[in-house]
Amino acid sequence: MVKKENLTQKQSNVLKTVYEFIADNSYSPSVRNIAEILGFSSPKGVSDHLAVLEKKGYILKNSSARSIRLTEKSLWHLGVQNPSIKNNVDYLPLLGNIAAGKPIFAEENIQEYIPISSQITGNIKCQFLLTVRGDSMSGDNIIDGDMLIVKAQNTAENGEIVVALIEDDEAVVKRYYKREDEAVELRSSNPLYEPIVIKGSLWIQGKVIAVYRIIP
Amino acid sequence: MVKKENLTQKQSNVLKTVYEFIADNSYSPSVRNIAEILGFSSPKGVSDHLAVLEKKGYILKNSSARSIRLTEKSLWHLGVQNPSIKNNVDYLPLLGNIAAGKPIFAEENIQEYIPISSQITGNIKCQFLLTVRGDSMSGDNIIDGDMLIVKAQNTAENGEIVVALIEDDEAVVKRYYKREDEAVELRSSNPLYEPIVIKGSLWIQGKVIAVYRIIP
DNA sequence: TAAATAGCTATACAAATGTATAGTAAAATA
DNA sequence: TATTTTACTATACATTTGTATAGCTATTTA
Repeated sequence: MVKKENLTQKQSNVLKTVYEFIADNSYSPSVRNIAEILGFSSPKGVSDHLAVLEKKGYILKNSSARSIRLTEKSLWHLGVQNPSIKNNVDYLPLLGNIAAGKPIFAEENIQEYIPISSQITGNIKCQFLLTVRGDSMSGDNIIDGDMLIVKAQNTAENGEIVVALIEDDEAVVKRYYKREDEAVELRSSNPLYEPIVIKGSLWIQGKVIAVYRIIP
Repeated sequence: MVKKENLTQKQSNVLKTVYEFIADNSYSPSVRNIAEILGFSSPKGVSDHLAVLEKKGYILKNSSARSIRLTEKSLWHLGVQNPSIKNNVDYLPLLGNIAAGKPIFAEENIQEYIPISSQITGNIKCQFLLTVRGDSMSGDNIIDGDMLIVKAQNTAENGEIVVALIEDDEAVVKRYYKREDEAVELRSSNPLYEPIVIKGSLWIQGKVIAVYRIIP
């Protein structure tokens, strides 16, 4: 699930107002435009909000007038496309070290947003990118440094390649098999690695749908 | 033919400056921004030009600051795309069976155009897509069905993975090595395949820069 | 040839604009 | 519980900004 808690409801409202103004007018609102729309009687309230939004990485501003630009992060937050871009790409967050306990989409996990052709994503939301560490899936020709496109979901079918969190460990990429005794086996495709058998807590984060690799 | 006679050269320059500023900054230039770029010492010169451009239907303005919008007419005049549509994809042709003799980009070779993020292509033109057939490059974890992003070029450095045409055969994907006797070795990365040694005609078509695979 | 238009410079100014100061109140956090 | 953060109001102010006034020259049009 996409975490929106990084912004308060009010901050999110201001961001949404900026988005809608740009979508309608193709240029940025002034501080006082936003204040009027939201019913503020002072420009300072908006100015403060914008400063917070900039600090949190949701907008970019120049010192000049009407120069607010939305970042990919803000578009992700609002769940919309760039108002001025007829989108044939979706921006997927590249997640860093996913560790148990933290929400998977926590801000500190998001390294950057990378545009992926919507022909690949199918415009399905809740997908993310993950960089492979190690060679445990080399039997599936997935190697260290590969980027995975993962569809976020918390269930899996037998044999699917999934991203999962186990106990206090970081995220692992493995093939999922549910045994008859209800335990789950996470199998590496590199025979040098033993299957991981989990009887307790296992959090499936998503299913790998594509692999992308830049040849060095 | 696009009629440009409706604008003078100077007016066209101003329009182009507006276009480029918006393309670079995602917000409109101020009158003084344009004046500085064009080397005017007074804002009035630009202001007059913008008034003419608006009267002639090339731009739209609001009374507020930085609210210039380009019309379709101006985009057509400049021969460009909407500047707010940052081209974040390139459409690369997916080539079918590349055979010797035919031009590689011949229309009958192009199966479809697939949008690839410009973050991957780097906006470098002359790239194409190729679907891998066979397992001869499995040592590089490139397997049957993988899609390759190939940069079209007709030279290669030792060790690079290239797409090449040999004699009357179809295109092959191999690692390129030039020997001291000037012969060229095309090596598979699957040890089951012998290197191909070429002393005669070899047409290098491009260099593989990325791999993309959809997990079945 | 005269008048109009194009293409500027130089200066001025009012309105638009972002932000600062100062303060209040509620909610969240430590 | 004390402190910080959030979320504003009200006013003020320095810049930014678009445009106006006045004037100039070169080119085009009638």
